[in-house]
Amino acid sequence: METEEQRADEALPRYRYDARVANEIEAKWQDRWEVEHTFWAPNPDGPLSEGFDAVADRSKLFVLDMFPYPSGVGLHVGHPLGYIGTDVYARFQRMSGRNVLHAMGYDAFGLPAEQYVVQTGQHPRVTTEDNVATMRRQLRALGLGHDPRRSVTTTDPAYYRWTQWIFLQLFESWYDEDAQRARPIAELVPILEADPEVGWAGLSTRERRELVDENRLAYLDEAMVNWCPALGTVLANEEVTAEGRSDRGNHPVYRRPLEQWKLRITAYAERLLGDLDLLDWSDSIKVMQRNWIGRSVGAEVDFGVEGHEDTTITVFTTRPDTLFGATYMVLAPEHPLVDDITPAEWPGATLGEDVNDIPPSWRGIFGAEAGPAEAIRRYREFVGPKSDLERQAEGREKTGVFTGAFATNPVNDAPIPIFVADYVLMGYGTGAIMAVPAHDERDFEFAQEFDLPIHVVIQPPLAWFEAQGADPEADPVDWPGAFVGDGVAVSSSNDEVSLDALDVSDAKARITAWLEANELGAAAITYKLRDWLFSRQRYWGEPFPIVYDEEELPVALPASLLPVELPEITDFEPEIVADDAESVPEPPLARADGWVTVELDLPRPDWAGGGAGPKIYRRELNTMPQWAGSCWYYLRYLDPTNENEFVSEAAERYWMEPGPGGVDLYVGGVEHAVLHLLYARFWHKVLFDLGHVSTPEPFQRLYNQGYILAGAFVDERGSYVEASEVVERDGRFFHGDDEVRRENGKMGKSLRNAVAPDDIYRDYGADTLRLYEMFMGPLDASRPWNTADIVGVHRFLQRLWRNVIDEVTGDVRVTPEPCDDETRRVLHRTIAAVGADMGDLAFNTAVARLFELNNRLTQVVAETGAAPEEVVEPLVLMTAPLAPHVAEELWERLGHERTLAYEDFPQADPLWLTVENVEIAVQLNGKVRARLTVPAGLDEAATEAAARADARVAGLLDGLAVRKVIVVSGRLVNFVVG
RNA sequence: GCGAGCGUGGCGGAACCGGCAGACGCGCCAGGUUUAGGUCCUGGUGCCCCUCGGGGCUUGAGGGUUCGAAUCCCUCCGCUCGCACCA
Repeated sequence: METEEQRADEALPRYRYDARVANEIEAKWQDRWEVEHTFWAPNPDGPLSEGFDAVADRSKLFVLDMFPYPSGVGLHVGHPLGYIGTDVYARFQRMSGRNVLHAMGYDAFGLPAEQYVVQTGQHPRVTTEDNVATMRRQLRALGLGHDPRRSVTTTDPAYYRWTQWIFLQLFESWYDEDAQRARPIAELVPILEADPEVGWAGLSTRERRELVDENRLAYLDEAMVNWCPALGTVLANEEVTAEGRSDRGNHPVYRRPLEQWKLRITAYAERLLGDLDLLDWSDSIKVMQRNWIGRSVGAEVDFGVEGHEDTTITVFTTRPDTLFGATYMVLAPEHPLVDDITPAEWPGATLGEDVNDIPPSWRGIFGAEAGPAEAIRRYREFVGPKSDLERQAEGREKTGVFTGAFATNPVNDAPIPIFVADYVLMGYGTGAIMAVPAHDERDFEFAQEFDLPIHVVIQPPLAWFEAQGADPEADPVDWPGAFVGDGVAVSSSNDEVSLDALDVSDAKARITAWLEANELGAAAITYKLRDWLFSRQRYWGEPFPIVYDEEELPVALPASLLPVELPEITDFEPEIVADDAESVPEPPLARADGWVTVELDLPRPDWAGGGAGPKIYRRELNTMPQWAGSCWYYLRYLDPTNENEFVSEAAERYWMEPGPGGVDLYVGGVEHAVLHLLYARFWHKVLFDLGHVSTPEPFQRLYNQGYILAGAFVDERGSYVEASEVVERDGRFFHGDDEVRRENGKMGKSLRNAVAPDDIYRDYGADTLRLYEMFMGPLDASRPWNTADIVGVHRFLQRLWRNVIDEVTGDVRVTPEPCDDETRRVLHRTIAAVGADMGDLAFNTAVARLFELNNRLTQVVAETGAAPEEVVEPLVLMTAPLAPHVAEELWERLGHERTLAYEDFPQADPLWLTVENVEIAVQLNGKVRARLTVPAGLDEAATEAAARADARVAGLLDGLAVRKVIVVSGRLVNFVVG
């Protein structure tokens, strides 16, 4: 970069807008905005209400970014893309008369900080604070107009106190299915008391507590975790390799059941699905959420089990119309009824006297002469430790074992063999299916593998056989696959009901009605969505506000005891325990001496035995997942210093209403399309049901910004080389002497193609970086970074500056003289277009319009020697949201004392939006043959007449029969000739 | 495999509701300023023909609807993302 000496040597103009001038201006204005509280957004009352009177007549606008995890490695230019976008939008709206809230916080709990501790021994709080400070500095250099008073950090006890408080709201409520909303636990007890089936009066205190606990929105349940004894820690799915070993160290990982907190998000499945219709989100995100929730409509059907009169197995199916075609049943390996129904011996009577008459494959992949129980035990051992990842890696090869038991099909009393197989998942539906191999792809494959019968109950159309290349007369065993399409039911009748000749939807309705009438089943809806596993065996997360009493039942701490602060521990190293399948995971908090147990005098409701007096309690040792803090941070921005409430009602109503979603614009990456957005919506709905927030949804408009991509270079060994060291020669790329191959990928550390914002500030300034990122392409598209392109936007700022400031003297050179009419028209067209584009987040085209206006202004300056104020001032104001520092500087030099942040965004004068003449196209049969200029506003007849009157057009039409004329006023005339 | 989205000059991209394709920027070409290069300024620049008048072609490929298609419909090809035994 150039120095003062070079500048002097080369005699560059002293006052040219370059990196040095830009950096001076940027530092100056960032300081002034801070000192003058420029971006403080006033609340209607309370501690943050200073200045509200001045904006009381404005309507509010809440602009939100997905807040970052403050990692230690620093930003690259891809990170702030969305933040710049929201800042431009917020600044534009502020100039358009809105009271804009825009703030930034930090999502600072989580795994990386904890792993860093293990490497360095530094407390995660220290590294987290360092990282937050670094990130604040880097973001400040971008000139983002945030209200600094509202910045929250999820690891701050004053913040996570309220995360814990919200958890207590979940713990202290239940979901009323009839009312379809959450209600306080206190309202559940009278209902249980009044229900004769519950027999409340006869229950012990412990039984009552257990019954209530089962109904809470936050409840304890056994869940599978990835436990790695060698590392002494539980791992996330992403940390487990396809081979079922730890990513770090390659140690064995065991799937173990562990008592875990879960949140009852499934109760909200229907509302989370339905309320998507209220939101201005992209269809693709809505589709992803809908798929994740995974609603399926069908029926539950009860099957009897031969020899077990008291046992029924309930299956879920979306195809009850194929019930007559069920030829076997499958239970998930973990299904609780498997052990009950498994006989001691392989059945002889039904399939022959000899064990060997049972097909060997039915006895399991490891064989088991000893009997079905042993075969199932071996199969479970084979299936048990596998993670979901492994199951995927194995593909879809079907495995399973015959249980030796038979179910009875309720429609025809036919006995069908019951298998266990891992293609049936315990977590979905009832964990059991009726298998209809003729009409289900997976059942068909399994039936082929195990030689099970295939009964056709939906007649495939001939076209299907033709498309499949199959013989319509063939045995279905020889079909290439199952027929899953629509068709007419066949072979589906008993004495009471017949589905034959009905189409699929009529058959579903009829059989479901019959099942309901005979109490053999019922219509049912299931969801893929599971309850949210909310415990983590980690240190660096929010502690639960929960203790356990002598009965090992959970007791909520009262809100007055919040926050439950993370205890100091000295040793963050996970404890290595025996490297075997039996050892039990223990969270790091177990090592917090003096914290694990606590003496408290906790109140207790009468139904749970009344006041217990001072007692020793054991604390919950798990912590909350990283998602917890990010579920509600947007609400804390509204009232960040409130010590009595998580947010005051007045602040919440002011910024969130009218809804249905309160945040007017939420910008972030698609990677949070499902989990974060679903979890946050869920918490918001619980808070809504309990009356703590006033809108049913948190985020009205969601916008996903794209990624910044960049060239990445791979050497012949297949590893990435530092992209900044690669040079291009004749269209080939070299790293040193080695030729390397170019790829395009997301900018980041792993592809070694990160570009540091500091380098761009140094060479061009922050305004240039902002403008470039907004100009590269539409905000929602991913686009490749190209440092060479930056000069284009830098030149724009330089020309804008030069049009106002004399580069040699530094004097302002504007004139109060009016500009010419054509320039004025360009100005007003630009104002109209830029305003519309900014409202639509179409910043790339807004920038292009500003370029055009500035190019026009450059011409005017060249011709007249001075820039008309009439053009310069609106141009500076329109540039301000995009490049605020240089705009503020020019505004000040133009003689304005106050920041332009609250100046009115220019308004187009309709008078100057009209044009006198327009050029229209004249087409023959749709092809442009001539252009001509006509007065604007001509009607169709006059336009046609004008076209015909044109000598050139007349020549074209000469001797041709015009069959039809299409005229679009102000655009074109199309002669259809024969 | 299923679902969603996207294919426009050498490059990033623009084009409202079906109405002049290629705005704006980079790059490139020519000229000016400069001792030179760079910076900066001015002009040109989709491709192919051309007798310099103009003509032809062009939005992944092919087909269709229409007076008219980058835009709507169908088939195919390519790329990106999401889900992945969900009964």
